Order: sequence, then C-alpha cells, then structure tokens
Amino acid sequence: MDVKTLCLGVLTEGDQTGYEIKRSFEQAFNHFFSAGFGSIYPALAELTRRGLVTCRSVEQEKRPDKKVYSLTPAGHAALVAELMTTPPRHKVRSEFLVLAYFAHLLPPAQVAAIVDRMIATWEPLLAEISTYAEGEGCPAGVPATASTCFVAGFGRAVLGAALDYVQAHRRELVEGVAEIDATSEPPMALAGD
Amino acid sequence: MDVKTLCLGVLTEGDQTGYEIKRSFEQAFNHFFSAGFGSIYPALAELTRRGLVTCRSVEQEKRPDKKVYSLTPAGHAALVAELMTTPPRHKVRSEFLVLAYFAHLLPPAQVAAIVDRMIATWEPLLAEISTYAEGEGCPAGVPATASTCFVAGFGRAVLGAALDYVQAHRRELVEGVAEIDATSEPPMALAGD
DNA sequence: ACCACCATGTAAACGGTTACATGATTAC
DNA sequence: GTAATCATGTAACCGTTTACATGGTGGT
Repeated sequence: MDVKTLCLGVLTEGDQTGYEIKRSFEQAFNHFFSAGFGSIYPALAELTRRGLVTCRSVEQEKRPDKKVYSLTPAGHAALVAELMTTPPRHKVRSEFLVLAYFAHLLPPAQVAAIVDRMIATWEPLLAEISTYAEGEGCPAGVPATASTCFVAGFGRAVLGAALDYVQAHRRELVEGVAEIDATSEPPMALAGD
Repeated sequence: MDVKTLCLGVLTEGDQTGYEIKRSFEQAFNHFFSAGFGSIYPALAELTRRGLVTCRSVEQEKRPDKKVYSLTPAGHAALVAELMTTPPRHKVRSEFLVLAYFAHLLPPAQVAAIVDRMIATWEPLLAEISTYAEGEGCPAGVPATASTCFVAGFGRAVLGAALDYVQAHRRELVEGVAEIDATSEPPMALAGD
C-alpha cells in the first residue's frame, strides 16, 4: 500500500488536483499517513499512465493551469483489489520513544524539553481529530460516515491515551534520569567511558 | 535517526553481535521501531568504518565465527550528539486505518476479518509489553529503569487504548458499511461507477 | 518587503525491505 | 525429514524525502 493507492482512495470522494489531494491527506489521514508533493505528483503521473485515473487541464486566470484528476472504472477496480489484498498493518516509528528510552544519556532539562515538545505537538492534533470524531465531517465537505468516525475516534482514543500518559509520567521520567545522572553517569567528559 | 543510531544505543547496554542486536530491537523497541538484518549488518559495517564501534571475532566450535561489537568513546559521543539534536517525532503508518477509512468499498465480512486480525496481532503484543511495564526488565538481563518503564508503560497505555477502541467499535463499523453496501454501493459489477 | 498560499514538477539522495547465498546444530 | 535457531553478509529494488526550479496572488 503506497501513495498511489491513497490517491485512488481520495479520488473516490470526487475529482481533485494534486495540490488538493495533499490537503485531503492532511485532513483525513493526518494521524496515520502522510505524503509530500514529491511522492504525490509522480504517483498521479504513473496512475495516469496506467489508465487508473484521467487528467484534464483546467485553465485559470491569474494562476497556472490546474490538473484535475478523476478515477476511472479501472482505477476503482484496482483500488478495491488492492484493499482486498492488503494485510492490516499498523507501524509506529517513534524517535520520541527512542529518545525516552535513552533519556539517561541526556541532561534532565533536555528530557523535559523533549517531552514538552511532544505534548505541544499532540495537543492541537488531538483537538482537531476530536472535532472529526463527532459527527463533523472534514472541512472539504466530505460527510461523516461510519468509516470516518471510526478512524477519527480511533485517533482520538489513541492520541488521548498517549497525551494522558506522558503528562502523568513526565515527572517520573525526568526525575528518574536525574538520579542516574547524579549517581553513576556524569553529564560528559568528567568520567571515562 | 536511523538504524545506526539504534545500534549505538543498544551497545551502551553491553557488547553484542549483529544477531543479538536484532533480538534486542525486537524486545526493547518492539512497538515503535523495527529493523531487519538487511539494515543492521550494513549499519554495523559502516559504524566500524567510522570508528564508532569496534569489532572482534570470536571463534566458536560448531558454529560460524561471531563478530562481537563494542561501543567506542567516539561512538558514545556520536550517540549523545545525535540524541541531543533529534527532534521528537512520532509517526504512524497504518494500513489498518486506511482499510477502515475505505471500509465501505469492501464486503462487510472482510471488514470484520480485518478488524479481527488486527485485534489478534495486538493482543499478544500488549501482553508482552505489559510485563515490561511492571518492574520486569527485558529477558536479556537489562534491568528496568525509569526509561524502560516509561516506554513500556507508554506502549501499554496506547496499545491498550487502541485495543479497547476497536473492540468497542467493531460492530459499529461493520454494520455501518453493511448499510451503505445495501443502499447505495452494490458489491461489484452490479451497478455502474 | 516578506510571507503564505496556489500550483506543478524533477532529480538525487537516502534508507529500508526483500531475496539470495551459505551452512552447521538441535529439537520434533 | 523438516523446521527453527544461530550466524553473516550482499545486491537489487522500492518508495519516500529533500532540495531544486518556477511564478503569480493576496495579505500584513
């Protein structure tokens, strides 16, 4: 499952340009998928080449031409086929947790700053997802369905749990590494390795 | 932050072979980082070339030689420098949630199967992480510290929330997509796109 | 003036996954 | 006999990220 599949997916909700597709990704898949222009534009070119989407240029005044993409029947079939055969994976890649795991190698103040930055990142994200989790559809007019509520609700539940956890255990972590710092592992260049 | 950094990290806990490092990854970073031999062995070669680890061959009877890697002072410094400058990210890549988001394109039975497979994947993982979250260190003799408890506790909290959520909303999702299937989107090849 | 937004694309670099290659030991 | 474990490595492939390249509009 790659960016191409996701592009087909968002195009089931209506025709869009590459630029708009990226916006859709950011709004709908915020918390579990991301893609930049550098992967979206080549993906759309490839999908066009394969006949899974069609592309029409729309001239605009005072703006460069838009390229609006539409899903073809073949594209719809390819999407369904892909979804049917995709095993349900869920991978997390967390530099934050790596940092926490090796927190005893860092100054306590930095550990505190790291946790705070993570909290600051998650708080607005949780707030945004929470609005989608209630009947509110995405801003782009996509109505709320069982599916969109399920994924938004999932995001809210999981992010909420993450936030609660780090807020509750922040002190424990910082004080825990401070102790080690004081007893056995001086900050740097004071004792030999 | 890549596999090289993680290798330096686990080597702070004692000398290990490439094979053992993979085991360490699986036990310690189970839920937020993964790496295969195909990235670990080249990483160790590169770290050796850079003088961040040293490697000594240990002859074994009835087995091929082991290569035991040790962190050098330069490696320790490089690790700390890397940790100090790494921004705390936390990325999720979830085919499962993509599948759920587009669940209305799939037969309800398949949606149910997908959710069930995800639950079956998460349950044993949660059980394993939970043991680490209590004072139990990793099997490999690494003692429980504030850091290891923090990351294990985080994993338990978040995975627990995920499991609870999908178990509580499984029916909702399956019935929600069944409705759409019945009213507006026949399974395949019965109505035009 | 400067920044954000709209709008599209290319190319190189990077990093990870997968498959291949080898081979002995131990347990079922 | 078959599979899992221990043990190391290479090479091709795949996909994403990042940087570059361009350029008008609209707001502060």
